Amino acid sequence: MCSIDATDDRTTLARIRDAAIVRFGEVGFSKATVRDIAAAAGVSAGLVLHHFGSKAGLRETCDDYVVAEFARSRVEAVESGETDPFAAMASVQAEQHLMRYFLQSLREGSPAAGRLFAASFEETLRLMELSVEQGVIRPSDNLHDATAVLLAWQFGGMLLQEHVARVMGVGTDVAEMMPRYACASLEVLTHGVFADTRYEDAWREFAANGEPPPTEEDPA
Amino acid sequence: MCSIDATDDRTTLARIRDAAIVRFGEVGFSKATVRDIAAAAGVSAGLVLHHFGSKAGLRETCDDYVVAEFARSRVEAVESGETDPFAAMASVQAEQHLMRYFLQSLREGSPAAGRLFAASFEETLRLMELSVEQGVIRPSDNLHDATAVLLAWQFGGMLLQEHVARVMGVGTDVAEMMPRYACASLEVLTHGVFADTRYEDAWREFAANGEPPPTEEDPA
DNA sequence: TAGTCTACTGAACATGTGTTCAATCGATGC
DNA sequence: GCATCGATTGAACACATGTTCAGTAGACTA
Repeated sequence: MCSIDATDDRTTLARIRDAAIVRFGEVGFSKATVRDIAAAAGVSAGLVLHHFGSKAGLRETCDDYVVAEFARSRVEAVESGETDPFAAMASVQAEQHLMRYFLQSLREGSPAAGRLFAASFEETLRLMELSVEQGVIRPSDNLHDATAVLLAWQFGGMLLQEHVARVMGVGTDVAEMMPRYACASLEVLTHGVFADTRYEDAWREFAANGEPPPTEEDPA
Repeated sequence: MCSIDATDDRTTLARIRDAAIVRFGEVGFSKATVRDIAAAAGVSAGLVLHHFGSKAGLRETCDDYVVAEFARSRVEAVESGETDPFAAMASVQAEQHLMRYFLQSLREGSPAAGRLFAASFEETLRLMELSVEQGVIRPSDNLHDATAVLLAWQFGGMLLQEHVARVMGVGTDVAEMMPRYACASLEVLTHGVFADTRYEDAWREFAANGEPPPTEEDPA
């Protein structure tokens, strides 16, 4: 029931916080109980409240910590160059519980989710601008909004991982899922899905004239 | 507190079910209370349980109903031709609470979400195949997976609507949000985001050789 | 050594919520 | 008119869970 041992040199506070991050990430804030978290940290429920004031206070601490950890790991990645995809994958693996926490926050709509999404957006936007300069990404006069949409698709895809796996007929683990998902999204992101620009043109005309396009604009 | 009036000719059972669908869609299954739903339907909590056995039973009924309603409205749309975008928009508006219910199910991971996602996938896949035949969608040897990914992006984008709106600097209502979102996604879905096929090529090589691509495969 | 302070516990408390149940009401059939 | 049966209610129950609190132990200080 309790996941600590004698070699755990984290402070009690840190143990509680880490256990909470794991638990919140697994079942979400509302379904995680203070008693569960306390047991996982090897302490009593009273102590959790003693240190963090309330369950909400505990969440705030976790939020701040996760936001800071994400920021830290990105700074590290940038500083170290991080061109090795295996190293990148390993670090993602190490941050798995942080990502789970983030995805749960996104589901439940906590304030931290907004902060993390916004931070992620700023970072991605810079990366996109850089990639445009390097000729990797198509130039666009609408890069800002495109980045927002792509980011939402990326995280949205993660949120719906289970459903995508099911209709694809594979398991939900990354090893099985990733190749199929990556392949399909690469194709879409490289060539688009529309055979020509008719929908885009119709949209442009609509935006200019205030006349609605003659057909639905997104059959996907 | 109670949203019924003398002109409401729905049966009590239907009123409870409809109130539950609205409430589940607003706050999710776990946060919606039987007492709330009962009050909204203008009955006592006891009656809800009398008719549906349990809160879980109520959800099952709602699930079945929503699945059937979505199916019905689509059959109707197909049968009636439904080429008028205004009519389509109006019907979507009328189904707003059903869509909210679906999105909440997606968030909370209810069985109905899986059913609806799968049904939606089958339908979209047929539509995609048709669109390829008509020359609207690019042909692909991977249409099945691409459809799954696009569907996840579409629903995922809806789930994260609030966050997208915030980083775009607009309100979350469709009127403000839709033009920006549609414009950006149309551009991506028409032209892709990558300037060339280097990532796709790298991926192909990886898939063939088992050698990982030299850089990260998705800067978005 | 005495005092104080902090970490920590376990029990108790308060509340929200799903569920049960006896009682009532109203319609329907005999 | 009477009986029966389903719809309906309101109160009570059971349980989970956040929170409080008195009390204990150990460490640190004067």
